[in-house]
Amino acid sequence: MFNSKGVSNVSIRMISRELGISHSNLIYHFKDKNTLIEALHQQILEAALSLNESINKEENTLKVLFTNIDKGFEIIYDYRFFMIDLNLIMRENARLYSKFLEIEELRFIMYKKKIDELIAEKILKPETHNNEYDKVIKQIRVISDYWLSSAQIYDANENPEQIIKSYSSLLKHLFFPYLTKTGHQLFCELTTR
Amino acid sequence: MFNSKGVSNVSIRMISRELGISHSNLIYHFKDKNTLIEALHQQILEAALSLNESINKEENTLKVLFTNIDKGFEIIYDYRFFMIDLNLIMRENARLYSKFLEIEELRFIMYKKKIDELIAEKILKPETHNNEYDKVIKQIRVISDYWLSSAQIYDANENPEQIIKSYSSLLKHLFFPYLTKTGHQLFCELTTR
DNA sequence: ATTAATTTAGTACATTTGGTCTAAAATACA
DNA sequence: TGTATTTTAGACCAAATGTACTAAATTAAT
Repeated sequence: MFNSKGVSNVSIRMISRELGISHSNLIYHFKDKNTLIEALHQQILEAALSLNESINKEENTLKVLFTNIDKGFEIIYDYRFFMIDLNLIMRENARLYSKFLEIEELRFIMYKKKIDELIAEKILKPETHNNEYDKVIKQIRVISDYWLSSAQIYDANENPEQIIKSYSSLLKHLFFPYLTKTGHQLFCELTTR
Repeated sequence: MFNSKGVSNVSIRMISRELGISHSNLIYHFKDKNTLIEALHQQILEAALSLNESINKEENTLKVLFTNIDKGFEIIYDYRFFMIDLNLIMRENARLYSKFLEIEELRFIMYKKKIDELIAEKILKPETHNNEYDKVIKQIRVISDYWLSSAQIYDANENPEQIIKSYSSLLKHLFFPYLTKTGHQLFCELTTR
């Protein structure tokens, strides 16, 4: 219901009606919409965690990064309301907000580390300007946070698989112009298959 | 009120209270929140139009493009609710939705033309892959549509000028790795000043 | 100055919502 | 089996919202 109607258009009472239970019952388990959303967020985190464990870290750095992106996109798609109504949710749930910021910080550090690795492996070009890649990471952040919003507006008629594929491709292509020759070749191998 | 509280948290009655008029009076002029938002959108369009007229087209292509971005960001900042609640608004206003899609199409064409010009002027590198720049334009679209949402979450404590500057810089840097040597030099001249 | 049109305010109503309280039903447990 | 705990439902309430209708006030026009 959150995914299709948007968080602001779904009330506790509507959810309980859909579930066929009384609204008091739903409130008994989740005292309001915010705690319900927190529980759903916990589900997202757990899915992301088990994803992280399942990834084979023996593969090359770029491949690990890209499968991480692909799988991450798949997971969040099922909870797309969370990203589409992100600002609404963050505005009205301080606890979730600070938790989200913490996770974002980790994500930033992870990308920074990965990029350093990729530079060391001569897959990415070294920085020519100061903090050049920091900008790239911020670009990544905006697209990671809002690709689902963008898809809702511009790709309403596409199917989920296509949407996920096209936007994860969009994200990966942020690296594209920074690739070395060998990086370029690897990129092509990873993305055409 | 839309900017600070979010569209969904502001009612016709709250607006009329703030204005010191009766809610029936407000409804007399704008029959509901949607038509009110449409009117505000019209204001945005008019501001954008007069911006377009004011820009000196004698300057070089990149400079025209970049001042366009800067000024555009400044304009939309005043109506940031529109971008932050974009999906909510589009979901609930079919007319505005189709109008928005039309404008987006124009924006896409404009960028395509500009990029072709910049390639011809040897400021941007020619495409090495098929539709490579189409991806860039889509990246531009996501950031253009959602930089204000991102800023609301990650830069809540920054002042407007800094926010506008940092995110317009983020957008411009999408072009950065595609610049030729001369393009690079021009870019630096335009962005450091 | 009188009339017509526009603008404004007030009231009333049905609906929805979040919340609280109480009691019944179901379940677990000893 | 009897008791305690957990779960569920129902009723109730105050607040807010959109909407519709009526009448007064203001403005414009002849």
